[in-house]
Amino acid sequence: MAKPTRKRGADRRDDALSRDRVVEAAIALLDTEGEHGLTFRALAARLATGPGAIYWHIANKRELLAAASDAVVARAMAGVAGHATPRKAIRGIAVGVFEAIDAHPWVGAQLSRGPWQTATLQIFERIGRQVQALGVAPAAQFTAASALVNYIVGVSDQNAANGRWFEPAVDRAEFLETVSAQWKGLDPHAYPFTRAVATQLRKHDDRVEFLAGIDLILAGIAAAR
Amino acid sequence: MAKPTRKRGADRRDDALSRDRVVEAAIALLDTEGEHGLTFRALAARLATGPGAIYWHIANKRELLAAASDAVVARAMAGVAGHATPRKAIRGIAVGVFEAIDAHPWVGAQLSRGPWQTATLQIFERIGRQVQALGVAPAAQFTAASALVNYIVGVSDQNAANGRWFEPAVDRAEFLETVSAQWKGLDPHAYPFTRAVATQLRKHDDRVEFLAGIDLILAGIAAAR
DNA sequence: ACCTGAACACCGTTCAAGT
DNA sequence: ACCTGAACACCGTTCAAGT
Repeated sequence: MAKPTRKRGADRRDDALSRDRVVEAAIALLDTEGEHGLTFRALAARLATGPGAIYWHIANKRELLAAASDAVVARAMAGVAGHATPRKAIRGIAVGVFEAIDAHPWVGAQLSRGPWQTATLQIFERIGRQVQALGVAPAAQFTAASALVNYIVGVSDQNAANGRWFEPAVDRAEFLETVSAQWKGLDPHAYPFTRAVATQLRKHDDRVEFLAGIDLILAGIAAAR
Repeated sequence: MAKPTRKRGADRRDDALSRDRVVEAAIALLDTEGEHGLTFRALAARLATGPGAIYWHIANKRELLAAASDAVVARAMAGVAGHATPRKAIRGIAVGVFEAIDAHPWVGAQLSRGPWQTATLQIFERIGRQVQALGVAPAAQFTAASALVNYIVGVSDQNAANGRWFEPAVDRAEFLETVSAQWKGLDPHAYPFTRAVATQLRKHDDRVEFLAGIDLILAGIAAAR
């Protein structure tokens, strides 16, 4: 019997380090301890090794954060169901990103900052295909996809970041009340508009509001055709 | 003759510290050294004092970054000229933000991350007033202003962040060529859309592209009326 | 090839002591 | 009231030494 062909590292101990294991451990740490909880020392402790070992698998912290975000987004995109129309597909992708960032707030911070990494490009690609399916002229496709992606990522991050301000115990209604009160406390002379919308904000459903913005941009895309 | 009424600190030495001087020094440091160049030690050296002195005027680094961004945005907003129509005014505000972030790339990072601070609220307020002037129904004003602000800040930050990747000497055309080549190097099976738009990207004027996105959202707002 | 962990060169922030 | 600067409790990253 011939020896089985072995791939690189195929005979490694199960507890050996690998880029994937490092990234998964980073995600777990980020999820439980928050963004400032990810340190090479804490990560090394979790992996039962020294901080230096991690650098054999990942170049630096920036790459680690990018890889962690990329993995979370890939999972979220894989979980998005197929849809009958491009319009519904775009809404589905948008909700998928929104929920992924809500569940992993640190991803929002990672995606909202330029330059676009692979994580954001995944979203851009998925949205872009639906923009094509919508029949948008090639010269206008970049603009349309860019508007959608910036809106999706921006609002999702803002939603997740606001959530981070409060303990999980505080419910949504109380939170909106607080932001609303905060905005209404702004200088009336300098912030008349913001104060005015603060009133509506109180009885506003994030998800409904989020999708209304998607529809607004879709209407703009349709109008251009 | 009665003593003149004095405001708090009115008789201070000219070289005394103040919140404003700290913030201005931080802006200068951020502009010349970049985001990682702002440290309390470097800032203290620039102000000819010790790092501890700064904490008398500002609570912590986050507040310092927020105050610095707020000052830059305030200046940018003050520089935006009046316009005959709400549509032109919105484009003017958008270009003002774009240029401010291009000149101070660290502001883009600051604004693109939620939760919204006063700097972003300034932009939201200015945009919102024009959305009102456009005749948008009150219930739809938040959505419209939010879509515009997220797009403006997102694209401006991305533009500035891309610029930071290269030395100033590398010109725009060469840069776009590089990004275009990078995107075209992506896996054809996984990134057909991104690769397709990479071609257009090469001969694309950032500012024109940016304003096309604003117009797209404005068209969506108009369609909803 | 991959792992170890001490060491280097930093950070933000605090605080007793000064003026 | 405001400033000083040493000290504390960390960081990311490197690298000689191991297996």
